Amino acid sequence: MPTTQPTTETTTGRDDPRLTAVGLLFEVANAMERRLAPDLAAAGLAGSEFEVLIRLGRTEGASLRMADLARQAGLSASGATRLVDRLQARGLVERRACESDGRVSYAVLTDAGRGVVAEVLPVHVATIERWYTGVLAPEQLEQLNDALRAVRAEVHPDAEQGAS
Amino acid sequence: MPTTQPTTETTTGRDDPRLTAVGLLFEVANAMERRLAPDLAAAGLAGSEFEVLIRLGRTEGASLRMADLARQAGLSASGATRLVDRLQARGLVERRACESDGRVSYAVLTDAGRGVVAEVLPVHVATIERWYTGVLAPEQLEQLNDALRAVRAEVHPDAEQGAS
DNA sequence: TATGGTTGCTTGCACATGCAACTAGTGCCC
DNA sequence: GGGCACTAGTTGCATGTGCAAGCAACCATA
Repeated sequence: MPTTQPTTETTTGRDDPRLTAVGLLFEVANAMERRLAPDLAAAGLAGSEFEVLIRLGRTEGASLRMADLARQAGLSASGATRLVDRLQARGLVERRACESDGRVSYAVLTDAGRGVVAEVLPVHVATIERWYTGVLAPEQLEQLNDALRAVRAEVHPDAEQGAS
Repeated sequence: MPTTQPTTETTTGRDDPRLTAVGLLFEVANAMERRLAPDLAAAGLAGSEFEVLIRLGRTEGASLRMADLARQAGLSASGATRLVDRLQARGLVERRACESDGRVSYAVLTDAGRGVVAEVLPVHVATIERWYTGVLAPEQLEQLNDALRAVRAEVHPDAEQGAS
């Protein structure tokens, strides 16, 4: 079971360790998504919808410009529009116009939205603990987070900007 | 910038470190997918399609049962059916009936499919190196892989089984 | 050999999402 | 002030995917 060095190949082979590294990343991310989905589905939420609610809840004023929300959630602008449409139709978020700029509109978390998040969050976190953070020793988890943060800084630098 | 300990909250707050940990995982995975997509799109391949081709190429006989392929790729059975349909329509894979069991059919990589993979692989690996493996020190990458493997063993244990 | 349960794969349908095109608002520069 | 490039957000369209249902093949049991 090779971990880093290419076995015998000199050219990029099908078992290139870099290939398996990203494959591992994707497998874990996809599997985690599947493990977490049922909890959210119980509240009628898709993963991306829950993520948006969480991000709004973390924000000063519980509101975010559509564009910032899209970038943070890794969605396209149209995806954000439709997603907020759905949440708005269920009364979990509202749209508020920006006073200083007629183009922008804010998505703002409603009390109902906050309630749903509060309801789902405990079991959600427990599931994370069960399948992800709880699987690793604390120092190993810290190493994992550090490594992922380092990658994110390169690959997705605009992750947290946009709080306005 | 807290890393692990909850700031002041005792109950599961919106900034729970476990929440941010999975968030980090998803952010990196999504961002990597976006970085890798253009290379594959140049060959007319979606990420999932490329993954299937790679997995077939890694397999003895370059063939996999539909069900195993679905499980390995993290797809539903119907998703695998349609994906193989697309690849078959382009001549990159073929379907072969199983002799001993009339229900199962194998997806088998064609020479054309092998050619496409060989064509895309070098630039694909280079992009991985650029945005993922190359960002980290070798020992840090090893720690990352170890941690992800440990998580995968829990969360997606049937990742590699089904070679026959 | 006939029957009921199970498995492997495929289709009907619903749906979330991205891309491209469009509209409306902003700011710049002449 | 008038036009012009740019930005923010929304829609038409295409597409990939999952769920549920369907169908065919297999197997166990009598």
